[in-house]
Amino acid sequence: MDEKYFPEKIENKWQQHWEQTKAFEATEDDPRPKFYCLEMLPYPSGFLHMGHVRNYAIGDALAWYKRLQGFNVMHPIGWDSFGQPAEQAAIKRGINPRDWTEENIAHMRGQMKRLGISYDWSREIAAHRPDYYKWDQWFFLKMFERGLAYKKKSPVNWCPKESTVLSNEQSSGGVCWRCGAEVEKRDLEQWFLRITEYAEQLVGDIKQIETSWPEKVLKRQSDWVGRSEGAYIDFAVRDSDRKIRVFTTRIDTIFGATALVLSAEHPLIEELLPASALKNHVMAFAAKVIAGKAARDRADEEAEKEGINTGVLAINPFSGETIPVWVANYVLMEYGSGAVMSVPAHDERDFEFAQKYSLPIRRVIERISHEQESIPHDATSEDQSIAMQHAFTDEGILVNSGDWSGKLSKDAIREMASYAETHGFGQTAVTYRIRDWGISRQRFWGAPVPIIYCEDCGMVPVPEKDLPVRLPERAEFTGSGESPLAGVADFVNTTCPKCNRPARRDTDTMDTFVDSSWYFFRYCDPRNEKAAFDPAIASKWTPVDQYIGGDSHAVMHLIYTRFWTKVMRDLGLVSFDEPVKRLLTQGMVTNRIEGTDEWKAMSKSLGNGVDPDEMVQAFGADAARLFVLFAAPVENELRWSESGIEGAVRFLRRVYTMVWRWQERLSNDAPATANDESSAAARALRRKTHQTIAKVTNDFEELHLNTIVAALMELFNEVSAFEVQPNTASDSDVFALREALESIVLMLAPISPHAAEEMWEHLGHSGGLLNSGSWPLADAALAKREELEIPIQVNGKLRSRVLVAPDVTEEELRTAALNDEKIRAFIDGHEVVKVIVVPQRLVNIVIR
RNA sequence: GCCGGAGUGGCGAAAUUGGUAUACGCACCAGACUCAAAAUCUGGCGAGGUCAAACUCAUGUCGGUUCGAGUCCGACCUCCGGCACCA
Repeated sequence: MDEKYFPEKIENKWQQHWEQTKAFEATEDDPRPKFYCLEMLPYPSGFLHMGHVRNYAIGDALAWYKRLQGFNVMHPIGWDSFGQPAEQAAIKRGINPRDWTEENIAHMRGQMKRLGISYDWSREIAAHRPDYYKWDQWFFLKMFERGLAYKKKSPVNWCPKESTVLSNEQSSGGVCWRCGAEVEKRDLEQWFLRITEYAEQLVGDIKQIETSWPEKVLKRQSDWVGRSEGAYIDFAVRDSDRKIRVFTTRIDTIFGATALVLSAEHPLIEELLPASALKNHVMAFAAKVIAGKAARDRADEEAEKEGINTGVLAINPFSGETIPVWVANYVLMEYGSGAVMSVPAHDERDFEFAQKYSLPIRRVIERISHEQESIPHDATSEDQSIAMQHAFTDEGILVNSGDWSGKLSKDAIREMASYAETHGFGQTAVTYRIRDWGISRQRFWGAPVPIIYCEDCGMVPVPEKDLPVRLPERAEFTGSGESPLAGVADFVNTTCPKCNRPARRDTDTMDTFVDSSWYFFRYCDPRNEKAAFDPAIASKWTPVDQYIGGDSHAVMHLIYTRFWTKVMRDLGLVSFDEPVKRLLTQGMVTNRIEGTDEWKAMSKSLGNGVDPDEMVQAFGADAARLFVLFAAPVENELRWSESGIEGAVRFLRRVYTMVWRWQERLSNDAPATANDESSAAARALRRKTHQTIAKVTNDFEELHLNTIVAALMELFNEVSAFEVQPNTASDSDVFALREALESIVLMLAPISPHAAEEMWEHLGHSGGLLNSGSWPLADAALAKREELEIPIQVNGKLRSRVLVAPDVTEEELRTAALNDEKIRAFIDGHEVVKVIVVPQRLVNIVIR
């Protein structure tokens, strides 16, 4: 009798309906408030995995929720379609990367549609198409004009397996972010984007988003930028007019400096040393360190500290003391000034180094002791013979520091820096760890760098009118390390835009993170042929209201896109600093490795992958999506479970069957309003309905999607327990029931939209949820309880409960508690010391 | 090593400001239906204790604050993630 729940039939029906009615296409002239809901665009590998499904299920839930709330929602999708795998496929199987990519896109688009994700397909974009990468090139030229894109020869991170350069972000930890191969250093001419120019803003603007981005992501970004305040100090060199500049954050420890240490790459080593056997020795040591560095970069363990005394002497500008200059392997040329003052007593690394080479360790900072009445002075800590086990790296109070003794570190840091500044041997400074973004890749499948080299005119940017610089149809994939484009004569050979003589094109392509740094602006105006986007149109949609993706991009994509936005702002294209108002980083989807107890991210190589298509076929897209959202909080790891998804199907089936059973009574002659003679059960159901609406609405705002599903199940359980029959139910019962069921269907729509549409129709509504539906509103009066069950504690232990009216006074509640039979048994014969009454909540009776 | 985050039933997990710990689901057990099974429905399900109750114990460990602690404070243990000589 009951109609069965056939997901396939329902899902096909509504996917067609949505497509035919262009249900999810957003327009700018819609007067309603906008909501830009964005998921990270996928690489078209060919197949969706469950991580994608989770990402899109979350995004789609929010998009639907906002639509039902009356927002004009833009929910676009596209393809991050440049990159290695297409090229690998070309090398291995002789396929054209373009064909491979387009086929993959077609297949994945089908998978997304079968999942019923509510994308606005009219805005679809793909990075590998000339109408997109033209604007990558345009942005590059704008940056080039402003000096934000520049070329330099420098040691770069080289992945030997993939024969290409990687950015610092992509070779974090000394291994390739994609293939895990150990990264080498190579000297190459490379294009860089001056992200360091924006280092301060990348840290400073964090305060604009700190409440709405995960703390974890912001911390990693802030660590990556590595802002550090300190001072440069110049040490004069004895018998020379040269100076050695060091960077320190602890100028207050300068009286404890017992050596200066230069990095092996420091240019002054060569200059300072007179030709001698010692010099040969030092230079040889430096060369050895440089050679060993690349290898050490990828070693897990830190190398043992090694150094050599150069025999050169430097003069401490504060104390006038003469100290030796060393070269050592633990000082980095890339940071600060490539030289440090060594203060063994107050820096762990210097301490370790000093111990190894028996350099003096001089304590100049004392802990501020609370027991100690007087400020410690030089005499008390004169005894340096007390063996130190560790450096004392905290701030404290200065001792043995001449006129500065007795000052607090934090004051001394400020005052000594300004002293150095006024006396011309130093300046306060801020340094950053972040390096410029190397974007040259020796690859075919990317956006060509729009630069031409002319023998007479030098480096000439391609004029804007000549964009895009198109990729050739084919290239030889030699794997030699040189870009495949270099072998395509038609591509390389061109004429100089300035002098019209023969010239050559740059043969590198850009990092694919360039494509993804601004793609969501293109969605706003995806077919614009005159500009990357019309700023007026983009300003209607951006910034992105909600961005959803994995946290693996915390310091790559997400820092690049923040940088890009700031550049676009400076180009006058956008008017804000931060592109994304709110960020959600979803957890991984894991599955058990067969035969073990280990849960690992799904992957082909581990054999623990689950195919979304098979899930949809077996259980339906609605159940798959419901399970994915229900099984864990969005930011947690999600453990795959076949029986979990079966549970999701059961729930949908139960709701569906219930709607079917009641549809005739509900859609034909359901009463329009509740009447006053509602049964207690009907009132209870209405109460639960309105409580659930309030909870679900709040949970959507806070992105607690798993508890939304739980709340809907709870409400449905009450509906199931509501013992009335379609043919005998009173009007007021029917009203309560219809209200509950319609609320469930509406609130289920963001999670399992096909089933919700179908049930909405069965409930007597035509035209689909988006037209006739709207998000239910909670009525606080109806949600209020008629009776409260108040727990009564004796000495903090639960002993009884009493039923009272919700408007009970404190005094009444207190009396009710003390007169409760069970409670009397506990308190008889004891002295009641205190009665704590928490209104509406609980009573605690303290006895002795 | 440093910096984050997290430890709650057999499992995924819930729990406004400190106020009924274990909602919801999975698994499991029992019953109904069935010749039988599956599906479905009903009930049970932290541990100890009891015929049943009462009661006792329980949110990683130990301590503290409080009338009252999963939640706050201190110390420790374990796991996960990030960074790795950044001066």
